[in-house]
Amino acid sequence: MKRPTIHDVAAAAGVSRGTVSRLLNGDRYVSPAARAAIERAITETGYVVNRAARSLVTQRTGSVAMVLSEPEERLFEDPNYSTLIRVAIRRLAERDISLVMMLAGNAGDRERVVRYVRGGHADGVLLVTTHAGDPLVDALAAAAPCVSCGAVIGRENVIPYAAADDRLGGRQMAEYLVSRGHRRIAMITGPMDTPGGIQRLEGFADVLGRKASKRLIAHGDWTQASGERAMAELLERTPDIDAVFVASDLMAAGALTALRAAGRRVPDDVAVGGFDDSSVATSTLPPLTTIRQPLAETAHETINLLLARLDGAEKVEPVVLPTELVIRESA
Amino acid sequence: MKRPTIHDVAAAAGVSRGTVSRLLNGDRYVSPAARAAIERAITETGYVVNRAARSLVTQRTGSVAMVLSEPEERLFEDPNYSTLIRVAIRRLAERDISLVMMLAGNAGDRERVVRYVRGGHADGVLLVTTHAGDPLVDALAAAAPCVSCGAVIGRENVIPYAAADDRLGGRQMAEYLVSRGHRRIAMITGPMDTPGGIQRLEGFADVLGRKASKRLIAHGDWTQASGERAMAELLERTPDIDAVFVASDLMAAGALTALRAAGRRVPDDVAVGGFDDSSVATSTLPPLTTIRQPLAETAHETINLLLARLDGAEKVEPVVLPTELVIRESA
DNA sequence: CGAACTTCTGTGAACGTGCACAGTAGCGCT
DNA sequence: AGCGCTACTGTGCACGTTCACAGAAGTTCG
Repeated sequence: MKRPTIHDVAAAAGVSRGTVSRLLNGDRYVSPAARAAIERAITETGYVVNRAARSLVTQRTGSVAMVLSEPEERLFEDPNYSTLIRVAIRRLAERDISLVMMLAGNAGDRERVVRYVRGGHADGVLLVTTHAGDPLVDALAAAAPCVSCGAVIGRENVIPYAAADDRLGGRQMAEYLVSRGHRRIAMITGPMDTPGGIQRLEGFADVLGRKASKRLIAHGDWTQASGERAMAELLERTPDIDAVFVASDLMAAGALTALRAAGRRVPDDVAVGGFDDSSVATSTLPPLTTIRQPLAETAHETINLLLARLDGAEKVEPVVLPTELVIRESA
Repeated sequence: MKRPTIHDVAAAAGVSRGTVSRLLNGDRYVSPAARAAIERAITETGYVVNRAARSLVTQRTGSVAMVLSEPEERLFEDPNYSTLIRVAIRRLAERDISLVMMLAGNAGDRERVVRYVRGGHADGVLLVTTHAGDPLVDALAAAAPCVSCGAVIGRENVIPYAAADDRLGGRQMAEYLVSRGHRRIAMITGPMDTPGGIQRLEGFADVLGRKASKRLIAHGDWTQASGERAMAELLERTPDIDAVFVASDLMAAGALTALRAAGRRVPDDVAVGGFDDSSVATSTLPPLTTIRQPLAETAHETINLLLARLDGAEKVEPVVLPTELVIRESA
């Protein structure tokens, strides 16, 4: 049983291809009579437009690629991805655009992604966790409209993005810890080639000034294990710290493990501040005082930017959303 | 600057379309000379095949839809999804098949998904967390090769699947708890319209027999909050329980919260067993004794089934993988 | 009454590919 | 020489749609 084509619909409705096509594409200039007949014919035949044929002539595919630059083993470790994926699928589905997932963690994958986009197989690109200096970015930006969830370092003016105000968040947590009377405040940052890594530290330094010395800073890679490692390192290096600001909740969970292993009580001996207000924040013991970043809104804004670019907007402005301190028990 | 077509490549290589096409599709019968010339022409022109044109004639799209039936707000709460998504993208990418994500949590979405697949926009379907009695299943199965990660209840013979041996896992945990001398063992199950919900309880009942009374069973919906609620309910109903088997780590994390709130020590007063051995299991306090299910392997096997069906295999057998007890500190 | 305009409709061409088919050249064998 | 076989190549058609264009029918207006 063959799939019905636009011809079949036209025949059933007693009109021509062209008229059906016009109706399908929301053209005006379709008489009410024709419209009714066609609509009936469509439901009767169960017609669905053939996207391949359509995109052959329109040069558009009706799909968008989500490019995940994280190395594979680390991919999705952070629950924050889920929100973005969910929102992206939903919002795009509303416009009948499908979301194609692509890995770009290694050389082969990157090559594939670039070929895919260059080949015109996606109308737009949604970048996720793209690292500074990644050559992929320019290649993709040259081939299709790109936006990013979170800034792409060094390409802030090339790739529009929506992001939380990481620097503000860093300040908020630092100010809170200071206001609680902590004197030796350490920080575990994210990777220093990501905006979250850099800017949360900047905010921290904004408040702490010279007190944010190198000895009080350790670096993680967003993973829980790296948080644990960095915490252990800090305790060894400067045992007298009384608070630590960890740049993500997941890493903070790791830090808690290290603190526990070292026999430090949280928050009595060492206060711990996280970042994200992700689901982890409430499942740790004690629950994390953290910086809430408006994940869903960020995702929505990112998609708005993407849709705007798909609709032909040449230049769209980045969107930066405020963060908020959430006080629980860890600090 | 127009995108190069197969014509351009053929012209540049001094052969005809047909020969280029044959090379592209791995046909034999391409002379070494032609092959070399074409390959050079391809890299020179930067040619990428136009999938739309190809699928117009082949009636294949080179893409597979991942259908997520979970209601949206609950989607991805369980970190287990990530593994499946990651493996699926990777394995499919190797075959140059792209993964399209589709939501099917509400009526409108389901409609869209069915139209999409009926319209021939995906060569196959990868079902995820499909609930018993979902009419979507039959509609999709009629339209394209379907497989599922985890059995689809009531359609085990229609939709091939790969899954962990949930019943075995249930038995393993129950046996362990019994062997540790616990007498009043409760269980928090998953939703009873999911295989994990049903079969983990079956395994539990296999071991406990008549001791698995209704009063010792509570139901959750896989969410952390539901685990907490169910635990509170159990404590109220039968305060003298000394162990509880929770059908997922995430729910177990919730249960721990409820136990802590009730002043019960884990594992001294009440032992807690989880299921999944997901990332949550190590971040709770105490770390969870749990049943490891081989998530990555399950995902791989699911993709194997899908690929087999895409290659034309009519009937493929389900794959059930063994689980394993992982002893940590909660029991 | 006819021109100009609006609203609607049908038609041919094009998009880029794969496939069936026809055909060629070379070679070995009878 | 003639035949059959293998290895390879080129060509026409079809896939299902959109788009530009031409044109019909009706309406308005000078």
